Amino acid sequence: MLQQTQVNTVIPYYERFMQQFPDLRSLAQAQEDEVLHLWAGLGYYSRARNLHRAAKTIMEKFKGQFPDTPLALESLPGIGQSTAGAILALAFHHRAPILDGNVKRVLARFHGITTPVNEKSTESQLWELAEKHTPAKRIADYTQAIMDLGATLCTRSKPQCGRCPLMKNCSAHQQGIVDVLPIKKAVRALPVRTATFLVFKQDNCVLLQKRPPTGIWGSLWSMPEIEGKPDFERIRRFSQRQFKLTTFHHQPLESFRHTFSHYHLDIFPVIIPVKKIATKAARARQQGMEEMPQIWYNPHQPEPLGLPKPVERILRMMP
DNA sequence: TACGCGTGGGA
DNA sequence: TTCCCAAGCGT
Repeated sequence: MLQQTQVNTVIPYYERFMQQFPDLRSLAQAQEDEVLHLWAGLGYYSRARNLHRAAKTIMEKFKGQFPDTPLALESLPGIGQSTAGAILALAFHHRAPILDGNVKRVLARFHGITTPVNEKSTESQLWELAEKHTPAKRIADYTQAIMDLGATLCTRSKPQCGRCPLMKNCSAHQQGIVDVLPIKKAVRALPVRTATFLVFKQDNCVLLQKRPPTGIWGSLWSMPEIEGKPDFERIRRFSQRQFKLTTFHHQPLESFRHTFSHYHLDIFPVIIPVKKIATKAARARQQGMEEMPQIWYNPHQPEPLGLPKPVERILRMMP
């Protein structure tokens, strides 16, 4: 949960998750939809699918015994070198380095690294430095300490060098370049995409599709969508072709912007009243798309499924 | 190597 | 409003 996500954001999700899945066995036995339901809103949903798979793998391949070597840990989906290091150090008190965002910043400043930290060569250099600094004794304390140093004193903006125990030996501080480190390669502006979300409404129910396991909102449930702004003629043809639904009018809801890590999505929700439920859903004939499971979802009697934030938002916007 | 992958908070 | 980026990983 903490990968690329701040502690304060994670806490309520963590509490609910641990209440529902207090141990490996309960998580391994859960339905994926149930896991994604508890993850919904947190983002990066591959983490949830990977965690679920990892629990199953530990139960089956590792006979319920949590692995405690870098090789075994990194063989689990969703656990890379840094997460493996954190588990080894914090859970098992084994000597292992980590390199998360906080540690990168601390090391880049302490050693005065002026090359972009998001370049491969610099990253390799930082891993070497992390390895050198990692002590044999009190590894859990050290690991927590260097992360907390980055989170509390050696912050991105307004670092509190005067309170830092490493100030005297900090290269960036000595050179007066703390504020400009770490250097990052410029990222280009996010592209803007537009989509019409089709809210097929029947009584109190809305048609949702399970999305493919890869790509945005993988394995979560969402409305059918059409690229571009609402166009009633396109909506009519799409509804007929994909769902055998005949539509006569539609009611636009207020559009809004949702921003992903790599693009903006301007969403135009459109309510489309439907009289008859299509008993046999038409196959998704779109390119490369398998037949997608569909449900009529009643927001007033919600089921434990993973719904992306904008889908939740649209359901709340419904009259 | 570069990119895909969510969401929310702070500046 | 917009930008940055946060306990990274997989492909």
